[in-house]
Amino acid sequence: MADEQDHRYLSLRDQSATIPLQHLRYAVVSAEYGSFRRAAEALLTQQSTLSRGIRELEESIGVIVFERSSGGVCATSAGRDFLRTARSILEQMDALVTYSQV
Amino acid sequence: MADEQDHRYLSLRDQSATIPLQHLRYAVVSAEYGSFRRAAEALLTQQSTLSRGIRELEESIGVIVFERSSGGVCATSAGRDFLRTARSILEQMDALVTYSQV
DNA sequence: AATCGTTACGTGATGCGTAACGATG
DNA sequence: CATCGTTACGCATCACGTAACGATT
Repeated sequence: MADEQDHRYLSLRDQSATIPLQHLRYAVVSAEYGSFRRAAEALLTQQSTLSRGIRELEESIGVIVFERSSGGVCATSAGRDFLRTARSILEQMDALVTYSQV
Repeated sequence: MADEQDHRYLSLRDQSATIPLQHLRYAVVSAEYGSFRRAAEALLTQQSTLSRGIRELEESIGVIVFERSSGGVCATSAGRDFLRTARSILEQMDALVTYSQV
């Protein structure tokens, strides 16, 4: 019960886990603001929700994306790589929804 | 109540709707198999679940992705464009989860 | 002591499975 | 008439909001 990783994202059996896109957005916006609280405001949600979301995200990929402090958050170097792909995914998803087709 | 579109995917207020990645996978695999039933089998889920998922997906983007028939399904031309981006998104997500970083 | 992030807890929403139905070759 | 897709219904799960807590400057 210590370092156990609960597989929250394994919706399908063994064929590729997925991270909720909302969690990706949480991370991207948090990086932009350097703050969970600000990001939560911007996304019209609760900071507890955002905090949990990012925690789950980090557990699922086994990478710490943000360095926490009382002054806010800052992306780690591994986190920066993660965020680049996350942005790309979100952009493609936006295109998919907005234009119906690329 | 006729041609109303229920905004199932608008999880955030107005800042970009998202399509559950699972629904993207439903569509991609269905296209590969040419059949909802087969795709559901392959994805270890129910064909009713898959059918609903794709229906919701199509309503959310306002595009019919599949042509249904008693013999199975076939992607429309608009659907093919959609599926190309969907595959790309899923690939990037897999990379994100598998390698933790790109 | 004020601000920021974390955690606990209860509830409302919703996605899913079971099952019945419709349609088409 | 057999096979495939659709729809109805009920339930279990889970994500969220409220609220209390810990820590750092």
